[in-house]
Order: sequence, then C-alpha cells, then structure tokens
Amino acid sequence: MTHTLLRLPKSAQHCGMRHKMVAMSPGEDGLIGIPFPEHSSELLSRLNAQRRAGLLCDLTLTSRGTRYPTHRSVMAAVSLYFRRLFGAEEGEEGGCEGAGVGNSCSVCQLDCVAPDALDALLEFAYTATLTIRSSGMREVLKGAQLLGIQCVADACRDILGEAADEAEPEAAAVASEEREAVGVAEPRVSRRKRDRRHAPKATSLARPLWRQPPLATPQVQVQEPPPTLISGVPRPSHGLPLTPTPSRDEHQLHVPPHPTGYNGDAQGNQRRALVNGGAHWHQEGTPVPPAADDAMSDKERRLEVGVATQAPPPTADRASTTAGAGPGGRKRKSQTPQQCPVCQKIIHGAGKLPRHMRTHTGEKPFQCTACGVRFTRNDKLKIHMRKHTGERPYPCPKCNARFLHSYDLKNHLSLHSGARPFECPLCHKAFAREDHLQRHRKGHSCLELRTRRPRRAPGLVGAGGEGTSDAGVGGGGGGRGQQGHLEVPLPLQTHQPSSPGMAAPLVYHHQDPEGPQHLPLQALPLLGPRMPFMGLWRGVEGHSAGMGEEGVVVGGSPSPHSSRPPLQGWEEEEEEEEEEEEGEEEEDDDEE
DNA sequence: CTGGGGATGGGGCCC
DNA sequence: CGGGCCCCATCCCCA
Repeated sequence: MTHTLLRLPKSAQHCGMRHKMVAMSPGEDGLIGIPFPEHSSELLSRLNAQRRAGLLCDLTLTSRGTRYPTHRSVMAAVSLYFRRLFGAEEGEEGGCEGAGVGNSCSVCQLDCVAPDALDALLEFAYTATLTIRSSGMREVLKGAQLLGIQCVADACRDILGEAADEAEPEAAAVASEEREAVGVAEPRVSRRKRDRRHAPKATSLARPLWRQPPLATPQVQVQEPPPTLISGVPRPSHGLPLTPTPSRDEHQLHVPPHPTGYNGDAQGNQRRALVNGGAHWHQEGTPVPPAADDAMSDKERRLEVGVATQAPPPTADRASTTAGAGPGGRKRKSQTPQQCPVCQKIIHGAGKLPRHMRTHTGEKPFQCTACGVRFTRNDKLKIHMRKHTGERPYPCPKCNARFLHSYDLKNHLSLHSGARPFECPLCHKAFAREDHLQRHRKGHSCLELRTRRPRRAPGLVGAGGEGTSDAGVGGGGGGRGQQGHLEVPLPLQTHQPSSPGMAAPLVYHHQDPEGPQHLPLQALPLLGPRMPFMGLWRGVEGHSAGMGEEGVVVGGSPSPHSSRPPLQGWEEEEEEEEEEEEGEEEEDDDEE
C-alpha cells in the first residue's frame, strides 16, 4: 500500500511537532486529519468579543446589581454548575433547554459570587486566563468552587496553599451527595485532582432568578445566604453594554485582551509579556498595554495565573502553583512548568516559554551578522557563528575530525567504536544511531525480512541512552509516534481536562466505515493561505506500513515518553506491534 | 536504503 | 525569574 504523504507547510513545524507528514491512503478509507490548534483559542476569542459586544448573549449573570451578559454554552462548558443547571451535563437530558428557557435570554442572579470574582471567572471562561489580584484570590476560589470551575479552584487553592478539604468541607460533602443523588457522572475534569483532594464540584449555590420560565432542575436549590464578601463593590465588566463603563483607573481587575489572535497571521499578533507564568496574547493591531505593566507598577501585586481553559495538566498545575501564596498574598515560588496557550504544551524550565512561543510566531530575533540568517534562539545563533569562525570545538580524539556540536562528536565516536546498539526488532539490523533505526523502522524495508526475533537482554543501551530519560514529561517533542496509531486531535479538545499536556487525541480506526467524520479533503481549499497547520499529529507517519492493507490502526495511549533507552522497553513496543500485526495479518500466531 | 552532517526544539543546570 | 549554555532526541538533507 502506498501512502500519500501530505507535507505540511513550514508553519506546521512549530508546536514542537515534527510530524509534517500525514499518511493518507488515496482511494482507501483512510482518515485524514488536519489539526487546527488555533481553532480553540480563536473560537474563544471571538466568543469573548461577542460577549463584550453583547452579541448572541443568551444568559445574563448578575451579581449585586452588575450584569454580565454571557453565553450559556460557554458557561455550561466551563462550569459544572451551569452544566447541570442547563442540563448539559453528560448523562442528563433536557434540563433547562427542555424546561422552556430556549433561546431567550435568561438572567441568573449570583449574588453569592462577588462581582470581582465573577468578572474574573468570566474572563477566565472566555480567555483561559485568570487575572486577579492576590487579595481577591479567595473570592475567586469561592466563586470557582460554587460554580464548579475546578481548575480555577485548584489553582487558587494551590496559590493559597490550601487543600481542598480544608477549604470547603461542606461543599465537598454537598457536591458528593449531589453527585450520588443526581447520578451525574463526575466530570472528566482532573480525575487525578479529584482523587487528590476531593474537591467540590458544583454546589447548589445560587438563586437563579429566571425571568424566563423557571428551571425545573431539581438539583439547583438555594443553599445558603450569600457569603460575606471581601470586596462588596460591584464592578462591571469591561465593555459590557449593560453595565456602566468603569474608568480604567479604578478598575482593579484588569481584563486581559483576547487570549489569542491567530487569525492565520501569527506575525500580526503581538506577544505580550509573560508574567508570573501567565501567557497573554493579544491580537488586533492596537497594541494593548500589557496588563502586567500596570499591574507590576501597582503596589498591590496582581497575580496572573495562566490556566488551561479547563484543566491544566496535573504536572503543570501542580508544579506551577505548588508554592502557593499565603492568604496574605505570598508570592508564588515557581512558575514552571508553564503551559503554552497556543498548543497547550507544557514547557518546563524557567523562562522557556517565551522561547517556545517563538516557534509559533516564527519570530527569529537573532540574526547572524555575517550572513543574515536568523534564528529563534541565541544559542543556535552562537553555534551557527562557528561556521563563520571555523571553530569546531568538538574534536574527535581518535581522528582528525572536528565537529560543531557535541552530539555530532558523539555520533562520530560511535563509528569508531563500531557500536550499533540500536537494533531493529524485526530484521535485527543494527544501527549506530537511534534516528536511523527509527527511519528504518518507519520504512517498509524490514517487514518482509521479519523473522522471529529473540528477546534481548536489556543490556544493550547505547551511549546516548541515558541523559534525558525523563525528557518526555512535557511531551519532549510530543511523543513522536512509533506506535502506528492515528491520533486526531480536536482543537477544541484542548479544553478537555482529560488530556494532560496535549489535546486529547482521538484514536480512529481506519477500518470502521462508520468512523468519525474526518476533515474532508474538500475542506482544504477553504483554508486560508496562511492558516497554519500546526498540529498534534503524532504517530501518523510512523509505521505507515504497519497500518496494514486493511488500514487497521490500533489505537493506544500515546507514549508520553518520546524517547526510550535503546532496546529498552521494546518489549512493550513489540507488544503493540504484535497488535498491529494481528490487525494486518489476521491473527498471527502468538509471538510469545 | 544507509551513513553522516547539520538543524531544530525541548529540558536541565547554573548564574 | 530570565537567560545562557549545554545536552538530548529527532528531523531533514545529501551523498
């Protein structure tokens, strides 16, 4: 079977995804998936613009007189409370929709959530960024708990240095009871977190004063009087037509600009300063003054917590907020790892996110003065300069060869040693370099030669096998696929909390004629010429031959570790291969 | 198809 | 905390 390789444009090489090849099977029922990683952020940005303009708003939240036009679908997407309120919770039916609220605008009074906190939560819902004062953290936490915005609650708790249980014991109990009573499946939001801290989900908090036909959702009840608020001054939201426009000076809650602006023009978007781990993006030609600037010049330090739209990966969530800020606004100790607001990738290391962001923007601020070649990174430019200076700082001790890079020398030394620690499990051909083995395995060459391979002792570890064995934590290149399954990330699924780090991949089976609809090729011309194809294709090009004539693609969890020590853990890989083989060869005999 | 050099992007460590 | 430096994995390209 021949696969057509669709080469993605250069822009697709960002995101740390190197899979520019998308395997297709012309004339067959193969799926083609074209990822649009910006879609989710762009969608959210436009929803936010609609909200600010009061367009298509079908829900108005009020808090002590301040009105916040919103969209029910957005609120239901971000808040478990509203999800249940509107009957949008999985496993539920009807709900508010069926109760007759319909498309009309409804008003929900949420006096128990302080206006500032509600404003911040709404901003979070529409921008994936929580921008709050540290002094307002507790109110936001309370609001997030009441509304069932778990990731925000988690982040606030982490910053405040609280555990969920101690923060809201009754609420947790109520939520738990409610879950059992209603029989609603717990949201997929951060199961690990839930196990960790038994955080409350949605509590029956508000008095939804529906001016439209009242809700019939029984689980929504008045639970308790509005809590005492720290800041009781209602503040309207930015740009909302139904609220008086506040003066910017007195508006302490800075509303960040649109989170992303990838209208296919990455260069047109100004990257804003990254402050305290919060990555802000703004679009539109008008340069928006960085919120950080006002904020940091402010005496009262404001915390910007970059939070994934639904739930950041546990690693990021934990690590980025573990230090926490005490009730008095204790400074967070660490901001790393950080999550890229564009591709949701977790970037480890202080100050590494700006570097990563340049892979999205294409910005190459470092230019070679000799030849004009530009680089995204200074260290790469530095290495490049060796070309001009003739410097080759890595001489081979066994010959006269000198190299620009240490890893070149490493590769070279393996030639001297003759070591070929990377062996093809199918044809047993050995390679000196791991990438050569990978290339070999991706080809068809060894399939015909496949023989029963012996189990190897796990001693054949190459020279480079150690090192960043844990580099796969944050993706480490995105877990480049060698498993031969086709993962189709849905950009909107980047909001799905069940996908730590990356967009939750969907594993499709080629052989399923009723399989999910993939993006048809006809859609391609609709793509703007500058529409980036940055994608999360993993495992697509790998093992194209292994997919078999039937197009069987055996799905599986993508290996979070992109790199393994050579010949180590191959048994596991072989297991998966064997599954593939079963798919393509109709029940091959047991390998073991 | 393989060997080899170079390029790119991420993570760790340190200042 | 941000950046420099280094190493690593992986990719691309060419012979």
